[in-house]
Amino acid sequence: MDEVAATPRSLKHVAVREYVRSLVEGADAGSPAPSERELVQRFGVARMTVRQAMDALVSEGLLERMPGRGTFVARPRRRVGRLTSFTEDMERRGMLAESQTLLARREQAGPGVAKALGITPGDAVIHWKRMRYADNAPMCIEDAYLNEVLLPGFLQAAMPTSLFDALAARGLRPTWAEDAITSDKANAEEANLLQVQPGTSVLVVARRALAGEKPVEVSRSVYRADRFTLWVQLGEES
Amino acid sequence: MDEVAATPRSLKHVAVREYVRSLVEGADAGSPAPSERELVQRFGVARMTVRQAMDALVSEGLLERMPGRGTFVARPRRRVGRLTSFTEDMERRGMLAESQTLLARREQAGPGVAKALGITPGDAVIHWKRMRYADNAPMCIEDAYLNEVLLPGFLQAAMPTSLFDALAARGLRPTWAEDAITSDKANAEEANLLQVQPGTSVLVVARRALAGEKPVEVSRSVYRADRFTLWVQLGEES
DNA sequence: GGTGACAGAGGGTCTAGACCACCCCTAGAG
DNA sequence: CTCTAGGGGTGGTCTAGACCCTCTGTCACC
Repeated sequence: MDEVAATPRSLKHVAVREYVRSLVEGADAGSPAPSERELVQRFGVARMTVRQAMDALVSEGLLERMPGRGTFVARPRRRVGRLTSFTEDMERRGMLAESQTLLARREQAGPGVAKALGITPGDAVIHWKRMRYADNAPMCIEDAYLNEVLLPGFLQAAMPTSLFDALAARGLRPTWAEDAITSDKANAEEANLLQVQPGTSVLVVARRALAGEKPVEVSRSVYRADRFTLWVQLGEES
Repeated sequence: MDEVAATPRSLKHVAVREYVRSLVEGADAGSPAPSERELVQRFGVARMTVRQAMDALVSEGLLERMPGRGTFVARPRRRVGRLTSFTEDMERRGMLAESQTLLARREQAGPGVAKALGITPGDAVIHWKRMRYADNAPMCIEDAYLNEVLLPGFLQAAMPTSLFDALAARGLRPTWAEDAITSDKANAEEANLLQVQPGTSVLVVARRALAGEKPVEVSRSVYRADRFTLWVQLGEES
């Protein structure tokens, strides 16, 4: 019945799950999925097996069960706190992100940076300071420290526009970030770089980014508050 | 006749699940949970039933299965973008939250508030403006608009310290919030209330909070940046 | 002392039924 | 015409087994 001979494992509940997923993908929210007993017929499996398949899709948030009525495509779940790079963030705002490197060199980690990166003070870090532009106007000063051990030869390679892309290419795209957000006045240097008056209010985001369990980046970004509003979505379940 | 007298709900898989949860709660990560067959013995149920119970805890992220070895308490999963109230937030920081109402009255919604609350301009809203203190010092000015339709008699009741508690009592605890975070300078009134110099940098959080699908609250909170840093955790799980 | 086979225990998959509660629609009663 | 009682379909719960693969510790053998 199934031409799947090359797969060492042909798990029935996986087959059912993926079949239903393919049906459901792209369907409007609220449209019905096949009933469990119908899938039992179609695949010739036990109902418990079908339920195992459907359970997976339900707990994935793709389907929604309604006792007595059926199983339906769930309303797409709202995404909580998506982690995005500056480039992606600007794209989402319909702006073109560009960068200019102000400083890029190997340094020894100070105590604060070392602690945040989970390394020993004095260990090598990459210090990368950039101006970030959106639609050709200054948006942000980003001062980042990267764990040198995880990124051999990083400074030799051509500096990419997107740090996240460069990390992703090494399998180190951050999957987790802790941001501390505060507000401050631009000092003389920041004001000059951001092309605002000294003393202007700026938004400061201190980030610690991890790829899996490994801290990769710690940074301090100073945003022009007149051009940038940080959007955050919060929820209360997994 | 269908009145099931003494058994409101005695679901076996729930019994097993809660039994295991109680065992596991407070246990160190990595410590073993009872084996499935042991639970089958203890509760005298089928193994599928035990698996249903364990599946729930696994997909909840509480347990972790390791084929051939057993089921173990999982490392607590990092929480992404938890939605908390001011009171809870201050508690987490080890500070005592207090409030002082500056204004509490019924108003007609303006266009911006109406749009955010999903109602018609001119509809009744509750306008509640409060000073928020942490450890007896000013922390924040919170200016909130609530959907009056959802909260009948809200102004008549004694104003609680925690808005979230009051909403929770009506089954309207926000489950979702969209925050727009920016930075500004305190104007004369804000500076006076927050007891800072006019022109000081403040952190401004504009929030739209929903309970399920219903927008309940829209607010603008002005925080003293010298006392308050906003913490946000971001992830990228699907 | 090292080592490999083996048994026991653990989770993973799957069956072929059963009965329940619930929802909705419809046909018959009024 | 309205209202209500069924009936059929749905998911929810549960059983009592079966066989599979993987892991780990033990114990006899070298």
